[in-house]
Amino acid sequence: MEKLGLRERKKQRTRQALIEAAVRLFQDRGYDQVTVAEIADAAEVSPRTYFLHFQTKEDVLLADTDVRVDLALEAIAERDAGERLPDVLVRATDQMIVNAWDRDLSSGLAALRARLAASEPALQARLLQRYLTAQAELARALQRAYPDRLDAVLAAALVGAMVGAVSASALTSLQRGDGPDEVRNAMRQAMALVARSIA
Amino acid sequence: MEKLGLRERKKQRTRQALIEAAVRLFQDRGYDQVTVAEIADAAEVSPRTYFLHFQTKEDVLLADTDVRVDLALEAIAERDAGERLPDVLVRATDQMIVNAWDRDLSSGLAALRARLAASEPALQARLLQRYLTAQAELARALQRAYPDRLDAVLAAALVGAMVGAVSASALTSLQRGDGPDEVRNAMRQAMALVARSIA
DNA sequence: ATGAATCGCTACAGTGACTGCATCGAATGA
DNA sequence: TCATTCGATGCAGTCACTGTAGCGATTCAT
Repeated sequence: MEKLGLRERKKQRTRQALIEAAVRLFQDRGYDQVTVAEIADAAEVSPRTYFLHFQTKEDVLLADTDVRVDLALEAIAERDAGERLPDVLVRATDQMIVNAWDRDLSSGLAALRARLAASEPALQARLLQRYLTAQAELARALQRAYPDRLDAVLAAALVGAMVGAVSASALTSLQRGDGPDEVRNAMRQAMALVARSIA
Repeated sequence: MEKLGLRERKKQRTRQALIEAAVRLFQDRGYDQVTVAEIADAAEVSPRTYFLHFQTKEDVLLADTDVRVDLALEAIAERDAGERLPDVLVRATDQMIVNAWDRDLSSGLAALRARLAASEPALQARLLQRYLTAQAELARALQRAYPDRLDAVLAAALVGAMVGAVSASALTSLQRGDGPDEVRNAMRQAMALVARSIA
């Protein structure tokens, strides 16, 4: 399945080295005490190369989060014929929660992000921007799935409520020092809360 | 009431000149085609002075939005003894919607922001960050108002759902070219939608 | 009214994120 | 084997943003 050529494998290795270097440096010294040049140095590439892999300094901490959105979009696309709107939204949201647990919560990456974002406005901002982009995509997909029940604004409101509730509760849970499982439970409770409002 | 000294009045005039220069330049040429130096030039102050009034290039477009949050916080503080949680949240949210209409929607400022933010990630990000800060404050206030019914995470979920739904629907409405009144109606509908889920 | 303290503004020098461009050399494909 | 592709590099440049020192106009105390 993974038919990657040598060139592509090298590229991924560089990317991974950058991510690991960044996470390590950020953990040790905090976000704004680390320059992109230092990250590149630690990964043994040139500073210019960093920006071939990531658009901004913040992005290295948000690598691979797009995958989550794709999962949710798939969940919407693969709905059963008669499946109810709330059920589809819950299924899509739960996909994202499960993936978040797998990739970011259990490894402590989510906690690191939350900690750094709390003290770094630029990082916080970039993180939220990802959410909004994701929201817009989800809202569009949801509206296409239920064109007779939803217009664009209502779809945006539903998705906005869902993502807003889940992410705010996750952030609050992380900030009070909860462990991965507690955070996930908080997210699921928020999801259920919003799901009720749709029915 | 307005006992402002000469010095303070001059300061406000400078601030206002910066805001107006920025809005005009952004309208004419788009966000990233305008430098802070040019804004300062147009307002006839030094570039350094710009940063005495605004923390970032984006902030000049978000001036005075904190007032809205304060209104909502007041609304929570001034609740009646027996007032229900959903009613308080709706009242607080409506305060923000009304103020948004008064200050930003009717003047077209909100539309400008939405247009610029659509093409400028940094601006979009900063805007969202404001929302999150506001959310956190509101959630804390709400939890203090109903300490027996809400814990921190649930309060965050409620406020997150409300702010998420209202702002997402407003943005979508703005993006499809709706006028001020339509945008406000979209926000109110989203608010009502979320309010139902609490009861 | 006068001297002192405050404070908004300015100039200057610097840091660091990010970009465009020309180039090199290793991988790839014919 | 030769040509093409493409990830990585160096370099020069732009621009957001900051620290610092100083100027001059308001404000305040006497």
